[in-house]
Amino acid sequence: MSEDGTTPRERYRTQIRAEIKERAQQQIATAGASALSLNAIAKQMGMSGPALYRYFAGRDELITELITDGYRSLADAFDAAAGAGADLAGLAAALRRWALEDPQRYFLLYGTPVPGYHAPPDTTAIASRIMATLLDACPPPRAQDRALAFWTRLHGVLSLELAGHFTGMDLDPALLYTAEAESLLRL
Amino acid sequence: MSEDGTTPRERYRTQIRAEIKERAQQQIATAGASALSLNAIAKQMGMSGPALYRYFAGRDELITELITDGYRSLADAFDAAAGAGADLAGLAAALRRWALEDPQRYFLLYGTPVPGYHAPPDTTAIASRIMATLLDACPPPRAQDRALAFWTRLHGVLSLELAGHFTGMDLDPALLYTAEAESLLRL
DNA sequence: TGTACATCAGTGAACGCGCGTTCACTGATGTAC
DNA sequence: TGTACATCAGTGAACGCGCGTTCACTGATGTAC
Repeated sequence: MSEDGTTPRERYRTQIRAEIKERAQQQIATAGASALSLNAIAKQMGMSGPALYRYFAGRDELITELITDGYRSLADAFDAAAGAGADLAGLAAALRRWALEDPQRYFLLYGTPVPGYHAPPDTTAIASRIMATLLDACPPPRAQDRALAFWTRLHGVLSLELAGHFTGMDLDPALLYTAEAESLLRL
Repeated sequence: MSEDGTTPRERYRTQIRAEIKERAQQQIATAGASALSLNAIAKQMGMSGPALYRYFAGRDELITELITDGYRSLADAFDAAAGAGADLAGLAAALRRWALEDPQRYFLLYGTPVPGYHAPPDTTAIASRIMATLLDACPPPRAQDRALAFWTRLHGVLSLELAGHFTGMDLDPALLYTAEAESLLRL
């Protein structure tokens, strides 16, 4: 038992759990959420498939954790930007940076819902934390409308860009994105 | 050989092809594109799996046809609306109707890209046909910008709505949608 | 400090499943003389 | 009109694959006296 009250076994355990999630995350980043395979992760880590069941009850629990981790990561990015004094445009930039960092993670949260899977209620709590940060950055008049439009307009540009729907249209997604971010101020 | 130059065999063939696509479409509507299974379709139609290979070279070709059919369907809906004298708001309404008619079809075209699958070049031709209809309906000044914003803003609202991200937010997606459609005129 | 025991990470075999796809083959439908 | 042949839809068995998950078990690590 070390000073922070954790045993070596506990530390090992959380470390392995973290590595599993990392690999899962990487797998999603490469081939999308539906390609996530427990056996493949196990093989990458040099252990057998069933071993993962020491750490996660099953595939669904793993996905659930990745989703909540994703929301938390976005909320952190938002709070960091807001803490550094970012305005709406700053938050928009932070969102885009976060999304481009790992497009598949973005799709995991905001893309086509995984068939047969439904997000746990935890996520809504974090989602409203994000909303709160957003509302704080909105000028008071029509703050709600602005926050909502922030979400839908930027998601509109981002998701189309990440899905590759702008390729071959000779168009700068970054410019379009900032234009939409500015449109929020004129709302 | 009948009057239109088709043999009974040809007619039977196109009919079965159509039924396969119909079932596939229905399967996608129910469980998403990644759930599309040739064997399952064959079973539904009361025939064995390999029989489908008489009609499609494989799973990918079937998906490709569903995608191009989807684009064509949307383009038709747009043209019909425009032909009936619809303005931008009318086209927006047509888009929403078309999307709500079959959300998974919408996601098939504009959602998270199917992993490992890349759309054929045919689709870009139909996509630009859609764009042309849209441009025609846009007031001349800044028509390009409006058409683009039409696409991104409405997609933003629609995709979030269809993915269920508005549930529990006590918010009327239809109102938000029309508000965004009207925002295009002020652009 | 040493010994007995409990905890628990990881293994290997197995289950049952469904997938896409190939192949040789049957049998019905159409075609040509 | 009848016969020989070609076309082609559909079958059933098989291949190889990977999946999530369970189960009984081994062996190492930690705990208590």
